[in-house]
Amino acid sequence: MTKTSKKKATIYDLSVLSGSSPSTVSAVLNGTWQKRRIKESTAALIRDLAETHQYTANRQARGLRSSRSGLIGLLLPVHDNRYFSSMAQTFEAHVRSKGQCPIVVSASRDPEEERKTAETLISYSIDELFICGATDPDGVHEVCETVGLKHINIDLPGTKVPSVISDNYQGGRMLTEAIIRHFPADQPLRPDELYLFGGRDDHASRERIRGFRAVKRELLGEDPDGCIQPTGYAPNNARLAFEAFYEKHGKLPRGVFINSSINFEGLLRFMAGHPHENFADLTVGCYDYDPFASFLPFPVIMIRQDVEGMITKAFEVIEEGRPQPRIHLISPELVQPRTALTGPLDALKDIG
Amino acid sequence: MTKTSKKKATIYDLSVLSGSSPSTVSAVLNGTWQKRRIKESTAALIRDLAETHQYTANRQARGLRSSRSGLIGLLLPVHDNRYFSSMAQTFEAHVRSKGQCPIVVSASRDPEEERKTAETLISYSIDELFICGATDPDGVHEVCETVGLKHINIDLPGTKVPSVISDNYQGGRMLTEAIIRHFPADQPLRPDELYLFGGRDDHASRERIRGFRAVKRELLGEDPDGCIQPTGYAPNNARLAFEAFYEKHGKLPRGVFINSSINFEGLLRFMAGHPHENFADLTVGCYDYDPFASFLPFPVIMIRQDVEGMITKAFEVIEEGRPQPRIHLISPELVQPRTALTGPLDALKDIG
DNA sequence: CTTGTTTGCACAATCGATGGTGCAAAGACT
DNA sequence: AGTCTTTGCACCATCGATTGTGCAAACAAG
Repeated sequence: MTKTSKKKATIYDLSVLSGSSPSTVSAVLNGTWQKRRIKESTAALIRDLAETHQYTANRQARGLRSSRSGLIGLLLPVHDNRYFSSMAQTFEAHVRSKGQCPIVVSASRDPEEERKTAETLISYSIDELFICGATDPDGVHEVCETVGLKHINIDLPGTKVPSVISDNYQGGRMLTEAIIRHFPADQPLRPDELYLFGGRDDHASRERIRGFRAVKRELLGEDPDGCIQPTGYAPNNARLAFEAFYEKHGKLPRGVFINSSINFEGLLRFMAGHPHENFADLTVGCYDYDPFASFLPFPVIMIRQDVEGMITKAFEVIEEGRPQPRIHLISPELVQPRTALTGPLDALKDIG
Repeated sequence: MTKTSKKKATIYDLSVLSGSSPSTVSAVLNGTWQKRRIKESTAALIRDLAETHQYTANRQARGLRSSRSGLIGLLLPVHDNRYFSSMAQTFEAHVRSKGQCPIVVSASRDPEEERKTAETLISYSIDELFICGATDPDGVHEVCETVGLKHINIDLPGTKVPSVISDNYQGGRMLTEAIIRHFPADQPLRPDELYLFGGRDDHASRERIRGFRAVKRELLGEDPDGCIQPTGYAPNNARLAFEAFYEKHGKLPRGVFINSSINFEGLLRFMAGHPHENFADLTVGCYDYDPFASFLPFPVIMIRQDVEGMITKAFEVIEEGRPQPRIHLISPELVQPRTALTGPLDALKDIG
């Protein structure tokens, strides 16, 4: 093994080896050499040396000097959720295709944590920040703003910079209508048989609930307040709500609108403790898509949010010079029961 | 707003404001000030200024000087998979608790991509790298080794550094046995009725298959080679395998061992095109856990790998000075049908 | 052969933090 | 008062890359 090992080559090493100055080496290797009128032969020599010595630039040094890092951040509530992890997957692909490095971090839906996490990312001089599903997007905005960091909201809107979000009102309407229409005309759903569980007081939940209530009134004529059960996002709280309902009525509602797949897990936990027959006449609509959920023993109608569309839009908007803080709505898609959609994973090569 | 805005405060700013030298400011703010015999009052003053001016250290500068970045990397095959995303979630919590910054990146199971991704992370001077589910762990090892970067394998073993992996042989045995025993004694499974689908020629698949075959021979006395269908990880390949089987036999096997939840999605795709009755007598064992899958209309026995245990072990091992390249096996857990387990998400606060 | 222009590159400052070294002032001791 | 310690901090080189500027050599024009 040559002296290559253990210590990475720097432009100074290559400078000695090539007989050129460090600045020349730098220029050659970062592509600005034409502008600096470096001879093609000199450039070729240096590129060659770089190759054989496996030179790669020290990004910390580059970042320090240029105050750019090549890092683009994505702030998520959590990783282990199908929706957000597909956000991460899609985001990563986009960032990589721009030749930059994605850095995905979660902040547990905690406003304080969100801000601190953003601060940390900023201390690494990230170039842009995508704020996804943040509980307090404007709080994060503050810390970005003071250092002039480009940022954008996804999934939950803020008021200071553009937001790309799912059309939750429309999605809520679609899903509610689909649930109602799923019941045969001779056994129609009564208003007090259609409940909504999960979500809390965030923009997405509010919009979905608004859509739910509007459609319910339009199609069923009525919408008792008690049918809305915003239990938060924790699966166990949702479970408790189902348990409570069951205690009181001896059964579940025939129609259930569940605010997210995480809440849906609350229903699963309920199911684990109750026999099959409780679910014979149940139709669920879930505002999230999960292929396994789609094949449960009762009809599950789902909403798939257009993650690819949102990320694409977000990149478009963030590239604009001075984007207005408007909200860009991306339409979600209704998924009928027993449907196995393809996802980003299908793009992977797998030569078995 | 004070002059604080737009540009981050540096130790030089604080140095001017406090009347001390930059090195003093640096020492105070990075905790080495006692060693440098800085007066408590001086330190207090500087801390105060730092506070009011919202100073945070520029990590690129610090990293450049100290050749450490505070970043710890996790290399994943993909994000949008329950197993790997819970890896990410758990990993992140551990790293944060050490006061460092997690950086999670996926490399699509592509050896070339894995190496390039590692190179990129290295160029940011990450301090440690956790290589999870890599197709070619030893390839990644090479690039880590040349720069002296601490690293460890998770989920799929390498031969050069320690590996923390699931006990796939044992898990394969458990799952196979559970499938067989799930059939009533009066309608026992025949050897040619128990198939394995999915996976490819990686260590995990091989071990699971070894466990599968061993138990099959022990309990059913025989194990025709045709019962092993390593279709790779792509859902669609698995689907095609199911379709092919169905074409040939007019039904599915009664017992199916599926190598991963991703492959399981292949079965879902098959199901979407076939009526319910094809699954009346089906029992599935899946080497992965997904709560929704656990409640499908046919019995689904699952294996949950101990992600928390693996990550914890990995951190322990990587802290050791010169760890031997041995393999640490972590036992997975058998999950009976219709079971909704809790996960990392349950730790989140959610005050609805 | 002189003057002007272009080519090709070297020099040196800079980004922000770190840490070894040196040195004045304050205190201890004789 | 003189010497020795200790205290408290400033100075400066350094990490590796970027970039504005300067300048000699090569070449062109007159």
